[in-house]
Amino acid sequence: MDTGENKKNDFIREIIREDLKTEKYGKKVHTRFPPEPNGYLHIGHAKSICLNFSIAEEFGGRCNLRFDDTNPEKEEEEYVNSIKEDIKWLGFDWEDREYYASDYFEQLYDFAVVLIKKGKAFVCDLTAEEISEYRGTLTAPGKESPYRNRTAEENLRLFAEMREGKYPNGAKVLRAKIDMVSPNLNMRDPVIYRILHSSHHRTGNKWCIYPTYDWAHGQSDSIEGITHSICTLEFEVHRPLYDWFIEQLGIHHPRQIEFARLNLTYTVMSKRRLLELVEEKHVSGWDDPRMPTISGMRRRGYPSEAIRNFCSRIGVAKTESTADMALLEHFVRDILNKSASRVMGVMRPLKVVIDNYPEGKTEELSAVNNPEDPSAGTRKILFSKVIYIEKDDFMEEPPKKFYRLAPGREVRLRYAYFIKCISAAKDSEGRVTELHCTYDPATKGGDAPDGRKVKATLHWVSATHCITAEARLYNSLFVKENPLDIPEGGNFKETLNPESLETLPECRVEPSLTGAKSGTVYQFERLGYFCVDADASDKKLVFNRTVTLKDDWAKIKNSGGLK
RNA sequence: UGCCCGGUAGUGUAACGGUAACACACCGGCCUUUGGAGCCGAUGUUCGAGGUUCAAAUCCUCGCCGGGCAACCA
Repeated sequence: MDTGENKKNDFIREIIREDLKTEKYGKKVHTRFPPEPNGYLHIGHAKSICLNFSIAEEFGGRCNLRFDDTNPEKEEEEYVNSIKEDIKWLGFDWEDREYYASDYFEQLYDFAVVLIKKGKAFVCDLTAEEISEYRGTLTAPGKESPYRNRTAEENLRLFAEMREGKYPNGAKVLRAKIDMVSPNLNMRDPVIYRILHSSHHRTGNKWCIYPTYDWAHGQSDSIEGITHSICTLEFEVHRPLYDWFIEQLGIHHPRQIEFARLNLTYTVMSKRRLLELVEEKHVSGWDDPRMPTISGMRRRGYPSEAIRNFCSRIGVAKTESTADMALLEHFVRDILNKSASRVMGVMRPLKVVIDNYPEGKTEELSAVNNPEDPSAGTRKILFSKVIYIEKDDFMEEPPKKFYRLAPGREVRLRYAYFIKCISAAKDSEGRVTELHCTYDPATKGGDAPDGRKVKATLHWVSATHCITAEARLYNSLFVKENPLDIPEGGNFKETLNPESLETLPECRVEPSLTGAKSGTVYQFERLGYFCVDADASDKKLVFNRTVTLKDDWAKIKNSGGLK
């Protein structure tokens, strides 16, 4: 990769270019993506993944995957597997650089010993509550722990005993000795080791003391030779602490750069809240297609390329911001429009009998698979006397801008014929149950030789040939643009959208979909993109609506712009 | 009441002392065998007040507004 001609010009790349110019780290760029394996990755992580891997690629460097697994109580192997799968699916490759903070536990321990020997760390017997009290507040200075001046020898002995398991959880901690009156609370003698008699997903029971994130993170970056440690804004106030550790230890000093995390309209983006939705069964799991997780989006049918394009387009800055879900959907449509095969399927079937069409006759018609991609070819579709059309495509008393079928009106059936509506049969409650139409044999294929026009083209399926499928229509998970914008004492779950999932079990789709493979995305013409769900079987097809097509009629209808 | 970081169309980003721009959204039109796609066009932007300068979104000062920081979480 050419390091001199990157078109992207955000503040992070600018800093890196400057460092390259001054050869702060020689000619090297090395980044990393450091997730904690305590939940599934979401679109916010995708932003960070794209950033770190793309930057490495653009500057001819490398990007590591490192699991920040310093808290055995929250971390699980299930999560590391899902994280790896998601990154791969997104299209990035860490090659053989799969690391774990837990790989460095021994080194981190030795670093702590160095600090103790320098008189820069001490074992403290204060309880968690006491430490908190001693820390002071945002406006009041802290005060020093009574254990702060233990000798290095005593600290060394105590720390070793902590490791040996001589003390119960919470009895002692190791703290850095910095400055209890610092205006930056992170510098007020932070805890760097705690006792946790807890089994770790990788080190098992080898350890009963674990480094805190603050102690592990910067040094892990240093050990890996990371040049640019890109992280989110909330770690900005930790930077002086990381710098202090690195300087005390005299080891390689990566440059930390903070950027604003991604927020998206109509969803939440914290692992804690997403976990809550999963555990309380508001969604079917981490990969529920309504979730902003990578696995949810994958299951929903979002192409990874769309996510990458989205992450690229939103850019990176230090301003807290909320990206528009509509932008993400734009990129999803953009990719799918070019790649998805078109098929016909009816969500809410309305039976139509073509009175003047011969009983028992079946015709083969030719349909284009993808007008955006001629190489996708054509396929045969079947037409017969009884068909289904979309309920929404007929109105007995059409308003002014409704172009579709209505009594006496003629429309085109895509790739088939013009049909004209003669009558509508109704049930006892006045609901339309069946339409009777006539067709014009001269319009076969969809063109009228006499040049007459119709205002609408409808999708349809042949009643005798179609197959039944289930469709799951998704709407936003929350009704509020910002689900967290709630009155005092409220809970974000109160803004959950009761209509986020609508299941339609009786859809009729064209027979070419028989045996459609899980994960494949189709465009159901005029409706949207639909992805075959993992729940689909040979017996039953299940589709997730990935995203609707843009729909001018829906806009007119919803804005009340009728008549 | 402390410290740190931010504030550019509705949203997200660009402009690096020299004509405020791009994408999405929105609105209008063209085209159309998907009310899709595509094409064309319109509206609309520098938080405020001072200062420096021939010239400020950009530099300085003071406000205002928003966010973060007081886990043995990350």
